[in-house]
Amino acid sequence: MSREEVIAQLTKMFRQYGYEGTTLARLSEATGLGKASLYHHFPKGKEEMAQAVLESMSDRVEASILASLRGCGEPLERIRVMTTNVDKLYSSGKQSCLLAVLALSEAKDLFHNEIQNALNLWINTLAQVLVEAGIEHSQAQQRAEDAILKIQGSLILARSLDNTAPFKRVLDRLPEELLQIERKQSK
Amino acid sequence: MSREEVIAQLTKMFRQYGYEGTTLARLSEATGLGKASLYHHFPKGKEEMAQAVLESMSDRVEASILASLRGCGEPLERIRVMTTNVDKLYSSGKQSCLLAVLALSEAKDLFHNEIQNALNLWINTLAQVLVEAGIEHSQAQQRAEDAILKIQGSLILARSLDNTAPFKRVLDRLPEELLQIERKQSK
DNA sequence: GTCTATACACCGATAGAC
DNA sequence: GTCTATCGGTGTATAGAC
Repeated sequence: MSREEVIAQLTKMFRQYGYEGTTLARLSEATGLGKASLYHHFPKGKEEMAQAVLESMSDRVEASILASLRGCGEPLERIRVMTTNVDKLYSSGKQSCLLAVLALSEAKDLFHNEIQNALNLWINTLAQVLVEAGIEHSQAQQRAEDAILKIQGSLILARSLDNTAPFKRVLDRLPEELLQIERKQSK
Repeated sequence: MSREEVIAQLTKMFRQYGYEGTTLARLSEATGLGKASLYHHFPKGKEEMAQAVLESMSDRVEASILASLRGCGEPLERIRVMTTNVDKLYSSGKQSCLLAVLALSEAKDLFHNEIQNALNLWINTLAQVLVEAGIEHSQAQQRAEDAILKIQGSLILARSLDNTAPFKRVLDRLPEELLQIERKQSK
């Protein structure tokens, strides 16, 4: 099993069980490697495994979400590609967000910088697309925050209510919602 | 220290550290009671403590949020009272939602029914207000889900980014947003 | 009702053979 | 690079004195 496949299994466990709930016994079982073998690949132990998982997730987000946002097509089309890839990243709402799981865990502080950077990068990259689409800067920033916040909230609902409908609805509406023309007192 | 004060301390710990991250040693320190004393009050241990915290939280939500939604004033006013009390419940975004924390933990299944019931009750009660305000039923249900989802997502952002601005903004806009007249292709 | 002391399982982590 | 065996520490939970 390659390092990437190992990390994929570790990722599944951390997303499902959280940081504290993911024991080395579980990681060992999921990967088919003994605990000592895991330590061969990640000498600093569980924390290093979670960091590797975070880094791998950042790479996937970069490749599947940020890259498309920074593309050269129409803003609406770029955002649609993003929502498609967001749907894949979270298995249509059936898998939790690793960042949220870690942010709500006791070990939050261990990963705080990585979580903060990842979310800010996503928000800022999305806001930039909105600016290119003619939306005023601070308005673009707020809308980008709103988008990420809705995705996060809908994932919480999906997990809590066993219902992915709100997640799918949020993603479905997101492209048009983000680009709609500003209306006075529109809300 | 009364039972209510004990539960208030337990609540703080579970919200801050999650279920697995909240150890009996921590609960002992926070309450000033020895571990064995905690077992006197909660014979089934940590799980019973978390259930008691959940129940106490349900009572607070019932009294401060649901009761006002079921009140007899104008819908807009009732929703404003709700957002005011939501702001208090989450200390203006500085404290996480207990339901979300538990939902993302390994012990999710232990509390799944309680979490599901609490969220559904909140959503349905809010949707009922919107129906009374003249909004069509399924539209009201969706908007109520959207409201809860935005609150949850903004709390994730608050915790992850150390920034409560999105939370405050979400709450601020919520009353008008929930009651705005339906517009074709408004989004 | 609160305490000290302790049982016992499991945690993360390591040693050392192969 | 993987394993078995095991370490020290800590987790939840209990016994029993006061």
